[in-house]
Amino acid sequence: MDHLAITPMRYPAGRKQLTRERIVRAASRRFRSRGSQGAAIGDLMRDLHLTHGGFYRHFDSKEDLLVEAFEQGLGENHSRIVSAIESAPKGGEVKALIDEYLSIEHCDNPADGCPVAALATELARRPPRSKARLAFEQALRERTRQMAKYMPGVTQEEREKKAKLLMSGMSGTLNVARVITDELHRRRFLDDARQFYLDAISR
Amino acid sequence: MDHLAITPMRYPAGRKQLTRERIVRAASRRFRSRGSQGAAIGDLMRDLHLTHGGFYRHFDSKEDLLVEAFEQGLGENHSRIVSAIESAPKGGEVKALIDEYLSIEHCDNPADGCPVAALATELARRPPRSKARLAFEQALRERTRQMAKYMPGVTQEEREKKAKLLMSGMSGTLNVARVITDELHRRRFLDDARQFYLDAISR
DNA sequence: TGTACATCAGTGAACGCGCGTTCACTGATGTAC
DNA sequence: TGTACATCAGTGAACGCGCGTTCACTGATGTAC
Repeated sequence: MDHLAITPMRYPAGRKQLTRERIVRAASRRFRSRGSQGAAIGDLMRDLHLTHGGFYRHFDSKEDLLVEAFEQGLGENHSRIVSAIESAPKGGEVKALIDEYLSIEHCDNPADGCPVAALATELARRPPRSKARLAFEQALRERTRQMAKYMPGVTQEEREKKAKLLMSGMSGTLNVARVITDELHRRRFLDDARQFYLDAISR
Repeated sequence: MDHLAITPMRYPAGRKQLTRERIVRAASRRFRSRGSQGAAIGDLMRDLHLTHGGFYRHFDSKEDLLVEAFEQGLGENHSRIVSAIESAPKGGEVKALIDEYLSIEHCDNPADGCPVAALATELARRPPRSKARLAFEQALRERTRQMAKYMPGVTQEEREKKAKLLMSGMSGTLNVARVITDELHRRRFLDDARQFYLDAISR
């Protein structure tokens, strides 16, 4: 038996994979802007001009989708932060990170913003050994490690500690900023916050 | 017509009021530990040995309950913080506030913890002019004003700014701490966070 | 090159369940006389 | 003090809707020959 043929390609190679990725990207946006309860499978698939039944050719459950969407969003968010950092002048990396994270654009567009800010509260409520919870803890560790390299500090441990504190603190500030209806107030609050975290981290 | 008699007291005075308060308190705990979607009217009333139908003698909708429960929780939380501050040695007020907010007890008991940490993300998603959203913004302003008096700073504006930044940042840190399953890691993270915010605010 | 067959991504009706809300009813209590 | 009546907090069946999931089916495509 030729085990290369156990998965025949009746349809164009990668077509299924593409659909799957479209679902994940759309879901990621919906989960971030509306919460893990706020994204209905039917609406999601309709956005992609598909019907709800087909969803289960790609995922076993909505929970599985949430996990992948969370990770996809985190990756996307990470890329944006890294590219902001990398176009910063030498020595201004931390400032660039903070300015990006606490920008009015990030604040006003949760759909393509940080999934930690958008979903941490809900994910923390899931049972400790659930897929979503495990994936979240794993993702946090990764993000901490990735961000650590831009942090000041002598030891890796110290830099990771700062990364975790900075990211978690900013996520709370971002969430509170998002409830401020008045745009001017929101901007002012974010301005203050950027200064606050920059001072706190580089002290 | 005697307008003092338009509300006859067939039942013992205040009995209805007591039931209402019991509902609000129970709801407040449930909303904080399970989110605004996670508290079903039926479950809530059953906990109080009542049936779901009676709920509507007290509230027009679940949204109204959420608003009151949020405010009740904020008041309760505020009292706890104030009493922690007031039993602190002179000059140690900010430290007492931070130690209380970022305590392992607060972290591990969201049900009677800070409603901002528990509900900010969800409330930020509500429409700008909805009852819940307006109540939340109002509550935040109040909390900021109340906390400002313990903050360092020359002007009231500066103290309020610090209060807002401190509370919002700590709420994010608390949420992230709540996803850390391992208790030792969680404690260490909170230890670091208390130091971080104390330094940041009293600098 | 052409034809029969197999696969499987996608379809859409249907199911089941949770849950917010409504509503006719009950029964404990207060008031009028 | 006793009796008829009115009120209304609380009851529990029922309704309607949203939504996750299942399932028999379709039809486009690739493979075998």
